Amino acid sequence: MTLAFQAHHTETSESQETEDRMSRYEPSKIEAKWRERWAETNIYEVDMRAAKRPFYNLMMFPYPSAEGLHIGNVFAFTGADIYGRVKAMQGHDVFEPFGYDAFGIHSENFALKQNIHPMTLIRDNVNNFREQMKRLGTRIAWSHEVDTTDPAYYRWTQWLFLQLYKQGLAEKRSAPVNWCPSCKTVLADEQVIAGKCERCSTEITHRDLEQWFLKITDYAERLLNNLNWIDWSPVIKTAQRNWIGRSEGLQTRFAIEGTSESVTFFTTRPDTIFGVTFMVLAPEHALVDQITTPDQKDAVDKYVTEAMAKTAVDRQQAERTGVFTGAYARNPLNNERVPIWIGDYVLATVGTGAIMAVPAHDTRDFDFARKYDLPIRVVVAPSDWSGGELAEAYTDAGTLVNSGEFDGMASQDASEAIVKKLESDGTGERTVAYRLRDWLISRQRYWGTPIPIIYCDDCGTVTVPEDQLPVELPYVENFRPTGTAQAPLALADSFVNTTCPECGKPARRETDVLDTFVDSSWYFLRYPSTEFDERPFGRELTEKWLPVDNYIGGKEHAVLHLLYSRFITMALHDMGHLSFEEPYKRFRAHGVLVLGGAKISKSRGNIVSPDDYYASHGADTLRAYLMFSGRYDEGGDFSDKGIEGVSRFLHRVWDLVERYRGQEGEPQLTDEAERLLHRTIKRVTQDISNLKFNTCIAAMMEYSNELQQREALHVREIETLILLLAPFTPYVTEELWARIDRTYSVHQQAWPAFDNELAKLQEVEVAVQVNGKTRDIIEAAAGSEEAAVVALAKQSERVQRHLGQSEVVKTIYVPDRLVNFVTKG
RNA sequence: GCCGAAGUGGCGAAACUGGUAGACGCGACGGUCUCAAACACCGUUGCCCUUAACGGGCGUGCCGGUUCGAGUCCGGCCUUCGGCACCA
Repeated sequence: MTLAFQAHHTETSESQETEDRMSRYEPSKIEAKWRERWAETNIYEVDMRAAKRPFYNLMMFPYPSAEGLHIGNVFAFTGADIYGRVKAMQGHDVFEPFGYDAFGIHSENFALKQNIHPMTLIRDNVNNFREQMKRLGTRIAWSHEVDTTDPAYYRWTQWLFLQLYKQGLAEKRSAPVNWCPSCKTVLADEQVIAGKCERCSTEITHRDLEQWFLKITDYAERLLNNLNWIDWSPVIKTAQRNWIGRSEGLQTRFAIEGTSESVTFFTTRPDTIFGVTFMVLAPEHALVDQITTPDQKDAVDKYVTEAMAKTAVDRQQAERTGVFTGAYARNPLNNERVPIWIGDYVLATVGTGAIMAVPAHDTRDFDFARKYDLPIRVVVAPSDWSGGELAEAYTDAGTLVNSGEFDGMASQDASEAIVKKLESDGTGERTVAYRLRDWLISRQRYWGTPIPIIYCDDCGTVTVPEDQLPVELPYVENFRPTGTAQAPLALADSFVNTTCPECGKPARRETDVLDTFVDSSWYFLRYPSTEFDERPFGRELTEKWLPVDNYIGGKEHAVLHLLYSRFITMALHDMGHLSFEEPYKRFRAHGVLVLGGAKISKSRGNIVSPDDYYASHGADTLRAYLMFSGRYDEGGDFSDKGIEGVSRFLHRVWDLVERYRGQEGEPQLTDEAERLLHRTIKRVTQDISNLKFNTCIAAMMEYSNELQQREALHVREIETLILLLAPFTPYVTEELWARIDRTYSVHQQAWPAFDNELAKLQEVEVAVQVNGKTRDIIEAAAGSEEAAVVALAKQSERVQRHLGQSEVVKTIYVPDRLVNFVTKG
């Protein structure tokens, strides 16, 4: 990365300019001044109660890392800020808050590495972030700042947990969970990426532990259905649909011979049920111990132990393996005996943790059958099937064979018929299965919100009474994770030992802390209500400001924060705390900035700080450059190669204003100039609403290029240019606004309006084609009659040369765009 | 493997519902200014052929199709990025 420091303002040029009574644009001389003025005059604060046209403009609050804001954050926040600034100029009372998602493994791991206590570390980081955000020139309402590690905030995170608990949506249960051996804590499924820890990329193992879960699966159907109407970027909706993973099928069971038990399983292919030649249970399946025959016990025990020790990645990549349990089940449809195996390709957490194996029609079962020499029976015939053995599993639909009364039916009809039969027998039922699983929220770490639960020998699990919140996170010297299922807080006796709120006897506190995503699942509800100490959010303010009008953030949270916060909002709605069930009216995903093709991160050593650019070019130039150099929703590879172009543009705008100030008298605004003015306003206004900031800036560049050609400038041209630019470059426009003696602040002015009629071109260029090839371009008045334009087109010498002697068989006319002569031959 | 997005000059990128491909900017080249340089400003800049001038051909990842006309629509590939991944 090379920074080009340019001397725009050398000693010589300065003195020359002074003679001309012209000044030079020097960002460093104006930015601090206006930042102070904005703070003194509170222009970005909102009267939350009196606001007439409330508009909640939200950006994703960041994790305040020690490295400070990087260029990717700046890119994201600038776009959101521009949007908020335009809305404000359009007459809305824009509320644009900011905060810090400062609990969590990331902060804690860093604190461990640096050997600084997170309480100290985070405070410093937050201060640094706040300063950098202020320098960026955002219109944040700083009086509503939120910090998830502040007891005044997490008190209400605990309150939220208690409400969920009372509602039966939070429960502690034993389950196989994802364990990160490096972070030494459990993780939610959403935090496991391809079998690895989201934070440190260590391969995940599984443990059976008593853990707290939030029952997000109760809301699976609603979370899915609401996606049909919320106004969100399609990418995110798709990601959520896939994650929820709804599938319809049949749940049924095969009785186990010689016991009263049966194996329950789910299948999306009831049409293949006659092809079952064995069954497979997950090694962790509850029935394994019960049904294993004595002669198979050693083999089974050994296999189970080995499977449990493997990482998720190993279990996925390894060859299919399994062991026979010695037990048999009976297929009720054909009364066949089928052997029951265990195998680690069947996952305990998917469906019922057991499958009917149909090797002929499932690739995984096919491989398994081949390996252990189990029978493969075709029951769904491919269209070209001659009755022989299959070389590989046939997984598509077909015609049923070897399936008794269902022979000859098509797959879909057969599925339907088989489900009906099992339903009427009472041995099966239609079921909807989801891929989504409950949200695991316990963490065996220190740096998080304590779970407000107390265990009493007599009273059992007891909630901390709401008036005793918050359960404060104690300062402990040794906050290192223990590596066992115990959290560091378990070692802090003064924290653990308490009394039971119900019976008063000695009791123990829960020592796990909450997943950070619980903290962030409701922060947008807190922002408008930061003034309240006695409740998480006020009803009136919440009704007035929520749901969020515009939320801009990264796609990386598609199935984490964005799914969790929808769930929490729905649950609070159902408990009567909120009148709405979707938190964000509109969500737009911005792109990700990368550097040299790699994601920006400290570990890659490719952090680019905005500070260097603040110093070399000013915050305005950085903002405008980031917005100009590509699409906001796509992001891309960051390079500062073109920053000089944007810098030049801002200098030109400055010089234009200076020229205007120095000019004598004022010219008439010609009709043509008037039209260009309206056209520019229209382009910028429309592109902003679609977050196409790059083309906005291009339009303003074109406009200023045009103004530069003028002998003299009209006041409306100068004013409009400053106003249009104001959301993008707030400092320099404030300065220029003052320089033309307008009232403070430019950011409180009305957004320029355009007249659609005036924005239209009067003269248009019409392409004249012969057989689809453009041969000439002619000028015509906009809205001309077809006959007139065609006549004009025919007169063109170039067109005539191409027409030659050929006969025109067809003439296409597209008003104001083109004429196409189609000739014969 | 499945789902999603995208492939356009030397580079970042534009292009409304199928209608002048390359706006805007970077870089490069030429010029003005300067003792000189930097800055600034003016001009040229998709590729190829050709001309004194005019002109002509090709061109939006590849192959094909629809259409008077395709960057845009359809079919089939290739590549890149993102997401999910033994989901039964």
